[in-house]
Amino acid sequence: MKPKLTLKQIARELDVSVSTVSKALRDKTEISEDTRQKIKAFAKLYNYRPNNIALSLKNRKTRTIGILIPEIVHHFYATVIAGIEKVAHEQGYNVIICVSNNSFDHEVMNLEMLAGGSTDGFIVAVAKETQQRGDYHHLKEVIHQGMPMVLFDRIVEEVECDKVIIDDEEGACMAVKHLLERGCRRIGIITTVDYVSVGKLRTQGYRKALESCGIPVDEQLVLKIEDMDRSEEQIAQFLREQKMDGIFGVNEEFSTSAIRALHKMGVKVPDQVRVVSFSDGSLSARFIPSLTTINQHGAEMGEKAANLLINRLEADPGEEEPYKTQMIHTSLVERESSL
Amino acid sequence: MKPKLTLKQIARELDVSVSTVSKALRDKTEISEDTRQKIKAFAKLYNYRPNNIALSLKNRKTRTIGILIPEIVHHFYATVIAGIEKVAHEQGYNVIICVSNNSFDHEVMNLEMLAGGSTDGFIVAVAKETQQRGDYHHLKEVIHQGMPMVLFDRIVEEVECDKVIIDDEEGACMAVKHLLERGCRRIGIITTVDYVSVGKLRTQGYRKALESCGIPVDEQLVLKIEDMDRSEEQIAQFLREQKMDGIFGVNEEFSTSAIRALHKMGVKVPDQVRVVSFSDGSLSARFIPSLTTINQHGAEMGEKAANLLINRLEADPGEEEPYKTQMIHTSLVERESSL
DNA sequence: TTGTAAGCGTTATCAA
DNA sequence: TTGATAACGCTTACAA
Repeated sequence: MKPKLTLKQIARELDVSVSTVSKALRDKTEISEDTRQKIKAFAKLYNYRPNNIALSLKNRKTRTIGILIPEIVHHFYATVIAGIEKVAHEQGYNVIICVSNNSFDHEVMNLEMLAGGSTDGFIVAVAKETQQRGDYHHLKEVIHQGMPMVLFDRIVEEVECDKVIIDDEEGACMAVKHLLERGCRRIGIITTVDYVSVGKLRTQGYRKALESCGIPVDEQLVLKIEDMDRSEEQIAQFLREQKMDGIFGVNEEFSTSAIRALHKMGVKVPDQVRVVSFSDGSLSARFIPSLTTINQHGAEMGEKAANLLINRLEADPGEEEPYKTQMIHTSLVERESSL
Repeated sequence: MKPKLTLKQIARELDVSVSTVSKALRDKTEISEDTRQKIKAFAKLYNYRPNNIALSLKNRKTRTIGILIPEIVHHFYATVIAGIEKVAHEQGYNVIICVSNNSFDHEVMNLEMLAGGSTDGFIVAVAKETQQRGDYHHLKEVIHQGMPMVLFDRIVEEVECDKVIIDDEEGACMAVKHLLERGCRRIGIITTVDYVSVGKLRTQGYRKALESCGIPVDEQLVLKIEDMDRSEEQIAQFLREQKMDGIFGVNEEFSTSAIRALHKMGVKVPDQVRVVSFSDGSLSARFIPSLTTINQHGAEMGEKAANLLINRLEADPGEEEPYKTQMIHTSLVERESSL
């Protein structure tokens, strides 16, 4: 590793003082045109780049936002990130991303690192394992230390900070109502266990939609997937055992697994069973049949989250507002699977 | 933003010197058991966290690896990242990820930021727009400044650094030979324009496989997609106009679009047309029919890249080895689409 | 117009 | 056993 060019070296080389170099490079008029040109030329020639680390230390600001997400293979998170980056770049912030891989330990590690000076604040979706454990001390600690945090998607009620969430219940409700309108009467749901907050809310929306239409919830039609690795077979079994004319999957994985299983059973989608899915991927439009989905507007979510965070970062001390939770509305995209 | 707890404040609070605090917290035996306990208790109570920025400045090392990728919605990149993280964490490095969104400007910006002190080195897959422009000055500059870089996947020949690439040609060759073995004789390829290096190599592999079996390449059967937004219709048209019994898609997107189009035309896969795809996603196993793919071993790629980088980072100055290019081999995963 | 010095948070060296 | 000081690279008040 070659040592990098510093102001000091430039100063020594050109026989001026460090501060002269600093000022010249920042176009201060107090430095004579002459020296300024000389210094800038030299810096350009040797490709001087100011050391952000030193700047951060000096300013006690990094102008960097840290994003911490559970998984990276997620179209939904990708769109959220795009939204965050858009706002961040507009406001002169950089963005770095860390991935917890849904592991509690990774999450803690990454948060520690980011909190250790790399970023001014966080935008976080907590890991599944963290939600399962219910151990949020790392989040609270970091906030307590004065680093602003915005939780999104996989949020935690008991952590006090700004939050942005999808209106999961509303979305699920919309999905199920759509199936009802299409004439489905025995509608099943394939969802996650309840400690995953979004799964829980989507299940609630499912119940609400049915109840609002006077249809009692048949618990036999509620499948909660515990173990993702065994989801395929669980779903297949569920479909074999229960007779349904509509299925609501809380994510694309579950929904496509269901269609696959139905396909194997010789059951036609949408002719015999209609399917609506919550969408977190680009798979929906591509699948055969293409999936009717509840669309999550990830970019909007990212933009809101970034704005919330930047507002905190730039708020004058003392005039902080109370924490907000913003809802992002979903929308129904009709495709082949529910025709 | 609350100011964070520093050594200085602890020192003032406990009426000792900064250096005593520093030493106590790092368990130096020169500090008496007594003071040490006192200081550590205080630090723990108020949740002291050393400022990494200051440490980085002091050590001129961040122990952080920067990854710069074109897109984040990519299963393949996700697996590479996982591989990098594995090795990095084992060696005590952190990882931060930046996304160029395939934009040249984003790539330059992100690289500048990372080069500005946030990381010790890079692992980069260049943006499509960058490959198109052929402008690599930002990469060269950063390397010239002494920051080690490893290019992977979307590499650039003319940039001198370590590289890790998939053996795309071999993989493509394997795919086409598989189709030939299954009896296909009119095999089409759906690929990218040639400035995308992987597309080019895969096209070469396609030609090589055919030629090695004495089958002349029919240029009518080579579809180069220019504009991703119009890929669907281009592919549909291609399939309507050309008669084929085998199709090789250089990515899942192309392959699934093809199957979709065939499905609409009433052509059965694999009965009438067999399909093999290069795989960069989790879609393959899930699709109906599931896709026979050339698997890319992203994790292995990530591990190799991380090892190359860390070797550079920890090499004693003067004893640097010449730059290496490592090949990652692919493997064929047979599924329904080529049965 | 240029330079000196202090400070950001930390650690290493040396002195007390 | 503890503390003062310098240094990492940079900016900025202030002095020259």
